[in-house]
Amino acid sequence: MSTSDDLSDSLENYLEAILELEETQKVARAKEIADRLQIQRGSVTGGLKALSEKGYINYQPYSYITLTAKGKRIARDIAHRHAVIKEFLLKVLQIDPLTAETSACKMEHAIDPKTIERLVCFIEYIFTCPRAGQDWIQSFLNYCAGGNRRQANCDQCIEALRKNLASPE
Amino acid sequence: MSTSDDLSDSLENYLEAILELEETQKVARAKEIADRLQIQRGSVTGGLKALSEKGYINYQPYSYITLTAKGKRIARDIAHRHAVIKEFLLKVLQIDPLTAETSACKMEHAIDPKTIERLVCFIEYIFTCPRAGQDWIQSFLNYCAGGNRRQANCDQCIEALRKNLASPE
DNA sequence: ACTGAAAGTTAGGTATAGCTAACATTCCCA
DNA sequence: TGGGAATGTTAGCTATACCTAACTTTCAGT
Repeated sequence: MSTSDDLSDSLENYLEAILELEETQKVARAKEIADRLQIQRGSVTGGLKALSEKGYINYQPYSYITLTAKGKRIARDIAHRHAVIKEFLLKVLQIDPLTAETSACKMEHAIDPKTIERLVCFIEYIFTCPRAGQDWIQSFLNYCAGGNRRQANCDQCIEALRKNLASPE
Repeated sequence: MSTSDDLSDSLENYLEAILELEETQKVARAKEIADRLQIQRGSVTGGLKALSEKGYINYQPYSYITLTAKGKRIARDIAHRHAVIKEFLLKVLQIDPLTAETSACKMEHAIDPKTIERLVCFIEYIFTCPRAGQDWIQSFLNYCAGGNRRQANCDQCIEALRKNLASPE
């Protein structure tokens, strides 16, 4: 489901921008799309025409822009991909926010639907299963940073886990 | 380090292909690059000229192609990105091999160096830390599939973990 | 209601990256 | 050793996606 194809990375970015503008200002205007995508006003018109022809947006020259039902469905899917990737990078891999945002912007166009849904599930699993969780991620960071195996005392770690599960603080 | 930029996704694909051909046949030929990238012979020449001008390959018309030192460094980096992403998709997220390969091919151009190295570390951590590991991934799959929480008995799971760590089978 | 600034469009240009078809080169082997 | 098949190159075309500069439309404030 979703991911209608016939959309380039560039056009996906337009849809994503338009969705955000719709949500914050009711409606999208070419100028704001240009600002958000960091391209020139003149470049936007072409993109809008393409999206309009493909049925993703309602577009009349000189007027505001809104997403069609189809456009909204796809735009939400793209935003979802973006959010999931960013969450994984931030909360699991503990990548810094700026890099996470930049990477998410690029990876959202490359990842396939199956993988996104699996990733959603994986993040949920990590923060649900007591064998993983926040403290486990913290240990991961130590593991990364040190190259060392700081928490090399696995028995101790698991004993603590057992106790904590019996009587959580 | 690495990731010299001034390389489009397309040119990165050429480098990756040339590296593989060098490794399997000593040297790369335009025809085989075309086959591997699934483009026409005529399209390859342009790509080779671009790579040559940028100093990534040794290229003389009508002759074979090899990577320069710079080209080899970048090509190896791309191959590394590909391999790491594929391994994560396959071994951690348990994505099917075909999707994993296709996704890795696209994501390798979108992911940044920090994230790749963090991912390497994460995979290693998962298969090193006894709180994660193969059985934990298996439980993840159940968690995904069921939507249910099959292994809801966390006490039991952690008890088993403790025992197994004391005396591994 | 007019007007000027802001916003939008158009036209023409660049660069990338592919295509096909015609032409050139290489090289194998008869 | 000469000719043809395979390989490589060129030229000209397409499409995307951006740019700038000139032009048009809109609209808010006087």
